[in-house]
Amino acid sequence: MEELCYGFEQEDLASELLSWAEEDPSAGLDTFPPACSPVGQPAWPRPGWEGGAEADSSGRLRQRLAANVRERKRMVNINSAFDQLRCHVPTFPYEKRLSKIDTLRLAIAYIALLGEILLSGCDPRSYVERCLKGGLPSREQATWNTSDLTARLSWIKWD
DNA sequence: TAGGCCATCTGGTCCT
DNA sequence: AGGACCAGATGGCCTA
Repeated sequence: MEELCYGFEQEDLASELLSWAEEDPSAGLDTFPPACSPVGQPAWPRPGWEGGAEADSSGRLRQRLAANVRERKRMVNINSAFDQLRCHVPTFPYEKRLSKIDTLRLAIAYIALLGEILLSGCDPRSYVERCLKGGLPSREQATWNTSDLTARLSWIKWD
């Protein structure tokens, strides 16, 4: 989505943002960041932000911009971890990308199932199949027994 | 159009 | 002091 707006590395982004703010303060900060603003308008500074030119001269602007870059980079790392996690939970073949909250909930349920399989010592495939058919007494109480997970498990090709 | 999801900005808090 | 982390606010995009 918005990440497509940034075609350069984060480190480059940091220096780009900072240099932009330094290069042409007369251009007004209302148009910041230039061109690639994913939100569209925030503009800089945001409404309610106290500072402006005085903040710039005192270094607050520079620190704020750097903090914004760090925060974006941190969120990129978090989203990367979510992408990795999505690769390890069962999904429907036609399913669009899971949301973050759905990914977390599905992962919790899936981990619970895997743990149960380990404790049972049974063959994973037959264990799941029996569960889905209601053949195991614990099925109704199982912590992984969510409609989200069981529906996806029924789609898995075990061969 | 409303609601869900998301990226970003921002200020506060805690840690090194 | 500066960075990491967090939560609230805001606005854009998409779908039912």
